Amino acid sequence: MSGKTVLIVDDEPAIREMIVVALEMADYECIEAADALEAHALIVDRQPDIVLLDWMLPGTSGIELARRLKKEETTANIPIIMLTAKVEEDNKIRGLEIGADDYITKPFSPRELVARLKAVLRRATPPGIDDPIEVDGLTLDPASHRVTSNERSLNIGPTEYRLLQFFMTHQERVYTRSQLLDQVWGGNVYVEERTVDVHIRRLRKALGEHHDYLIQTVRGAGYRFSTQPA
Amino acid sequence: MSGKTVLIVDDEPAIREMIVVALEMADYECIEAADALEAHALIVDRQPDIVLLDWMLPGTSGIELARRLKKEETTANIPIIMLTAKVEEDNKIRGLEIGADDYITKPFSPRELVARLKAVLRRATPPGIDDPIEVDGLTLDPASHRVTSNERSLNIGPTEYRLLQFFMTHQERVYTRSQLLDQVWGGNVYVEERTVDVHIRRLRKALGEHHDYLIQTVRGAGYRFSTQPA
DNA sequence: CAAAGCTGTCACACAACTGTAACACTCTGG
DNA sequence: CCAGAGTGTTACAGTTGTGTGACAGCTTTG
Repeated sequence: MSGKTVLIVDDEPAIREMIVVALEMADYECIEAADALEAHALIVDRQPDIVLLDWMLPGTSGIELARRLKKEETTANIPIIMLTAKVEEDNKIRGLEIGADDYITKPFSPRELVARLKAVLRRATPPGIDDPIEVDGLTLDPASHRVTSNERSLNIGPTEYRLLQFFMTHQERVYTRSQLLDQVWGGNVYVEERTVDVHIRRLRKALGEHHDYLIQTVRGAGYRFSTQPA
Repeated sequence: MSGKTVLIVDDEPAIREMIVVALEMADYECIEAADALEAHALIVDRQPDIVLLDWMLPGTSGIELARRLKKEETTANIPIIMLTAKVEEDNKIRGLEIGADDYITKPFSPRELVARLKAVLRRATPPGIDDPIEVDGLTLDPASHRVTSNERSLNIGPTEYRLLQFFMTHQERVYTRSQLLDQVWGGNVYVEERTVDVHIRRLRKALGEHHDYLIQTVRGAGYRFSTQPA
């Protein structure tokens, strides 16, 4: 449930599968891409917490992709671990130069992979990810896992909490029901889209009339968290 | 609804049909042409988001058409994927040289086709497709799906939103009712042309007197979005 | 093991949006 | 100045999209 999303980019399905098994055991959620283009799409689309990126890729090489990711505003702070087949110090240098956060040489043990990954995730955790978020008297405090509306503590369920957290960290932007299912429920769950509506309803109710205006319906598109009244 | 329009140019109806089936499954809208002339007409008329272009065509060859498209201002940035029957590196080189964005050798699987197509469309997407557009105090922000007139958020319906978005990305140009139906409603819908008038009316109303001058009537031709008063 | 809490679905109520037709108005050319 | 065509405007009925409450299955809590 607390599983971060890991994107695995490698052109060999066997290697991907190996990694997936190792990571899922450690409670990470895995998504896969076979080439740089697919990877880029998934990154934009799913916003993984970290990317495992093979050095050699057909078409656009891994290092090229890494460079591009670090250049783009929206993807710049997604940590990257490079996977390289040979021990080449050069590669290491260049990889780290362009912004990769760590690199692992194949072959590696699952244990090692998980360890490195954890380390990078911990280190790379954006400062203040655990800081409370406050909007117009509504506070969500990840540390204490508590939501308050004008000092009054709210009774809020797990799903509503995650939903609210997602919204408060992604304000002023519309998300479709499908995107919300991906982001809040986790990618590979089969749940009716209308379920989102119900949890939105529950969240609004929990927020009370003081703050339910923050969750806005965008007809035909989805929902939006915004401080500006619709 | 989010389906991009794909123009398929191939002289063999069977192949076209195969592609159409594959793409429609993936929620693309397909239009077809059997030769270069027909293709050119459709491109000008319907402005597809991407063109699948057979290498060999009766009359003007595919490569010739591609070259022409890349030379013309209004069609230069429509991505092209070349379809070629044989694996000839030469063709690949020449194809990419003249501006094709990718090429696929027959036979290909529907999966591959869709994947490539997605990739090209993504790559070709102009940077900042999600950036807000602002004209004289009127702002349309795709990310938040919000339209503001001098800071004031407007209440606008889905169709009016799409209509406005189309206009703001295609300013200073007249569009007939028929073209607007194609572009905003989607090609294969049967709707009365007068319906456009009604939605124009609704859009103008929503914009209010500050900004309704932007939507201009061109008698006998259609409508135009222009910052210069009629 | 019972009680309480959560989740996902459903069915129905309600609101917004859509396309059309009908009528009013405006412009154009003769 | 008078058709007639082209466009503006309104009302309305059908359709679609959302809100809402209830409920049964499950999990957690005590």
